[in-house]
Amino acid sequence: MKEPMPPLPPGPAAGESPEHAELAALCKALGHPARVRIVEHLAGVGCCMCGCIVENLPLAQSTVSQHLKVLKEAGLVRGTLEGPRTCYCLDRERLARLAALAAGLAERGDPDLDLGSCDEGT
Amino acid sequence: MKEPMPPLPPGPAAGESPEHAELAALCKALGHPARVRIVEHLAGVGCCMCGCIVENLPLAQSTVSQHLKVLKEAGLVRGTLEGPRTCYCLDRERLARLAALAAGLAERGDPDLDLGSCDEGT
DNA sequence: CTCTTTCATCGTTATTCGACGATAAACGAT
DNA sequence: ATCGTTTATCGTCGAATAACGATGAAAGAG
Repeated sequence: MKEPMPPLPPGPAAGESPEHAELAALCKALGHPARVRIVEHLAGVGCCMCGCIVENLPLAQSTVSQHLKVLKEAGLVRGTLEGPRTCYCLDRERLARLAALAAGLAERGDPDLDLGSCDEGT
Repeated sequence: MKEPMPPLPPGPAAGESPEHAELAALCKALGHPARVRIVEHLAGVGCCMCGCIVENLPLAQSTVSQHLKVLKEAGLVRGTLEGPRTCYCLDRERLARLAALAAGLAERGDPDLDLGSCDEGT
């Protein structure tokens, strides 16, 4: 295990939860077509080095490196130094975490409310 | 010499797929804590008007309106005019779509590749 | 009609992002 | 030690973002 995974405030109308930041950070990292492209490539290939990714995108090497840095900082990608090159691997757990957070948000509360609660709130 | 193009035949994502843009757009919309906050609020409450959201955030009304516009353009939220006010509802389908796209990406390919494919290629 | 409420839009400013070229660092091979 | 290869980082520039206050439009109340 890695973290104690503290109690999820079950309150639907709770004011604060660190998940805001986590989900936002993950989404922000994936909020660019080039980065989605990189992640997709890594998902198919398993892992590869930076040059391999550069060849698959219409971007300069420095730009790709920038994007990889963003993905790495979000934890979506891991970089392993291998001599002069760096092997980039997708962190599927992190990506699954993003999916889980989004799915959890989509299912929170009652879909019932989605249609008729506009009147209240006087 | 370099590997011209790693095998990506089995996936629908050899070079281009509109899913890139869709996932990136959805993520970009959620890539801001305030927007995650709004979506979470809507998920709990079902739907409510703009003022209700403003009261829950430390932001000016115009800023919240901007964020709502972004969410609306991404399809994550629907706005219904109700006289002078606007009722905002979360589109759970869209949010689920985001989750599904992320999950699909996380499960694409073989996790087997994630550990040992860095050596080959010499 | 006038007034109030509610929200969207406009204009502004500061910050961040995305992209590039150029440069430097790390390593293997010669 | 010197190359060649591969990456990361720096500096820069234009564009987009985020935030705000102020203004304006739509609908109901008086």
